[in-house]
Amino acid sequence: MTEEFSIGTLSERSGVNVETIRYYEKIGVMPIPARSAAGYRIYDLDHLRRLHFVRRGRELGFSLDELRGLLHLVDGHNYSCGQVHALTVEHLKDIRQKIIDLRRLEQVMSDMAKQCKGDQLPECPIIDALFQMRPIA
Amino acid sequence: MTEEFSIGTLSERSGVNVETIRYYEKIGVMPIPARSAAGYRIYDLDHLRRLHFVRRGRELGFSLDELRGLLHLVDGHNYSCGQVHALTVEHLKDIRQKIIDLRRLEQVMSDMAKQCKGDQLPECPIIDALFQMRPIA
DNA sequence: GCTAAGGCCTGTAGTAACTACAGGGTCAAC
DNA sequence: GTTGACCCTGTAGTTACTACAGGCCTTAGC
Repeated sequence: MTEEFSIGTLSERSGVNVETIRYYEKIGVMPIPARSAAGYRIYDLDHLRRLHFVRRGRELGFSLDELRGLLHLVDGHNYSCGQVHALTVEHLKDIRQKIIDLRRLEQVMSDMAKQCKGDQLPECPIIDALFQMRPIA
Repeated sequence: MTEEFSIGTLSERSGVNVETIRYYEKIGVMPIPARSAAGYRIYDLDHLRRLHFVRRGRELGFSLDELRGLLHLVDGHNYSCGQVHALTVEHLKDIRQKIIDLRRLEQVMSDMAKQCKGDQLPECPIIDALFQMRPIA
């Protein structure tokens, strides 16, 4: 027999907010579920699996649009590993760039903090640095 | 004599979009400027400096709310270096955490990509990995 | 003096990915 | 039978912008 549960239970088990689940349904990331006599949404383990997919994908920084595309491929069983691989590699490139950017940012910020004595005086090298008229990149 | 210029020129010199400058004015990050007879906004070098401050702060990942706070302190000349230092250190902590998160993410993604042969078959370890029911963190 | 191109104006709506109500129905326990 | 927790829909708010629509102003060329 198939296990069935409410949106609240799905929320608990998936770690995804109730309102977020309804939002995912609205934008077509989650399928339209069955309803009870009273109009309550009814979910099963397939929904839970799919929601885990979305959650994990979001944690990995995929946009909902990308995930919808991925799920569409999965739904139609007509994806190739090559397509998915390409998308992943592309995404990996973005992540690496982001890390590089953040590292530079960290450098600038910690340099700023180091120059600052952090006292009660109204002169602050951090403020001065921010007023410098040159971009970081 | 003070140099005066239009919003378009300010935009060019600061690298900040015209619409963004108007937006900054609306939310109180940029001051309400003088107007010409025709109703055009008139800016000077102080505005340019301030806009650079905002731009640089944004590049460093400060929120507009934080920058507004910082500018408010500067405007009143009643900030202490200690306050600014604390804010910076706090922000630095966030950045470092973000770097850690992204590194872990990169690891997971590149592991996934490595396991994937990237061929035309409809079996893909990446998809399988995404369907795993365990969180990353 | 006239016209066309470009810049400027206000105000509204759209973006991503949610979150937070308001106002109401439902269900399970005591 | 009533309290409280849950569910429903629909709308509005969030951040930091961007993109119009519809209209006025300025400037250069003829």
